[in-house]
Amino acid sequence: MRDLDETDMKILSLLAEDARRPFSSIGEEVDLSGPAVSDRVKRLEESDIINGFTIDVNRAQLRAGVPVFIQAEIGSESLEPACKQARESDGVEHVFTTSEGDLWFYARVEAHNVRQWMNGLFDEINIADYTVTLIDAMEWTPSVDGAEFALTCAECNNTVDTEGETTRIDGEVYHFCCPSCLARFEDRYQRLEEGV
Amino acid sequence: MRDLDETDMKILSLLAEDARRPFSSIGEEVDLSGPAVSDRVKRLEESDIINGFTIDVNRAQLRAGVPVFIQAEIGSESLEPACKQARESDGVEHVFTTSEGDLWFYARVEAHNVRQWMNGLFDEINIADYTVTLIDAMEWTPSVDGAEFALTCAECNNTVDTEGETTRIDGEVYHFCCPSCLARFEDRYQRLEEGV
DNA sequence: AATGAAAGGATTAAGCC
DNA sequence: GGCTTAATCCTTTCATT
Repeated sequence: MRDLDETDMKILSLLAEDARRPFSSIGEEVDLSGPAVSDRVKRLEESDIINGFTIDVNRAQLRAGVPVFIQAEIGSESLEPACKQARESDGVEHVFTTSEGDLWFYARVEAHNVRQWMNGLFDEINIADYTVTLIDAMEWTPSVDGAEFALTCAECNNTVDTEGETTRIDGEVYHFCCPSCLARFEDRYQRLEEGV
Repeated sequence: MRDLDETDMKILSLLAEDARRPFSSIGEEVDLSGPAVSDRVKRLEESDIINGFTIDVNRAQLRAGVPVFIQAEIGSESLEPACKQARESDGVEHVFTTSEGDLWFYARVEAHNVRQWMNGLFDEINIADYTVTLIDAMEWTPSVDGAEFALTCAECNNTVDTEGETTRIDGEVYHFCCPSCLARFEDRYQRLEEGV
């Protein structure tokens, strides 16, 4: 795959500002034709760089329960399923996994009893302990600073440039800076699979 | 202003799933014509319920520094400016204010020294203490559960229905369940202004 | 990646309840 | 006020170079 160039960054920024902006109008800003922008956007979607087009909803004006931030300690074998469950649950908006293997998330709870809600949420998952913090305000900044964007190698974290490689493994897209990193990653991945 | 009805909720959900979906196609799902959907979306934008159309970018694949979650204790008089500063800073993506007056945020730090980065970020603001947690993965679910949506009164937090009022004060849109709440809010607001 | 033709969507205006 | 339909204009898509 091609590296993300300046033009791609600019397109990402413009779409982040207004996702419904016509491709032809974006094209005028980046000196490209409408179809050319369309092609690039399609590529960005296929590379899983654009996850999707969405709206920024002012949730503060909408009743959606009590906003809470939950920090849960979870056994490492349950982290993955717990994460999935949180993600798919209504009201959960942001899910973080810390490097220590804890699961943190922001949610809006309609139940009157958070403990009850948590029990229902993580039905068959064992949670050692968790803390609940009430949130007063929450803001999300979709703004995209073009300069901060570049692809990173899934193996070594270096910047991926024109020489890079892209592969899809189990439906997920990964980028690599060089064939060695790709090979190493595939190796690790396979061993992981076999281990399971 | 009209209450947000079931149809508006459905439109919000559909746009959250795909903000570029044609209005006419949305119209088919909610049994409305294209122009009618367009009108409703325009109203949702004018009421500041839709902040904007944007993209969900897979930041994990883009180099944007080390993902961290920072929990900072801040004196109550500095909370507002600190919040603003965080929000406007590059790399800061989610900002939470806890009910205890702490400032929490998720950011991607490019600097090699987080402490240095923090000092630069909050230049003239006094921060009592903060903790930094490394984040492995972060996911955001823009999905909107229609059922959980309703306007809330800015004064009493009750649901705003058809009888509600909407006003713009200093460029911000506020919704109220009744004229009394509007009056009370305006009163409080004015006293606040005069106090400053 | 540009072009041009064809298909499809957005917006406007007129009219209805 | 909010809806629909029809006309117009604009945008996207696709085939071609």
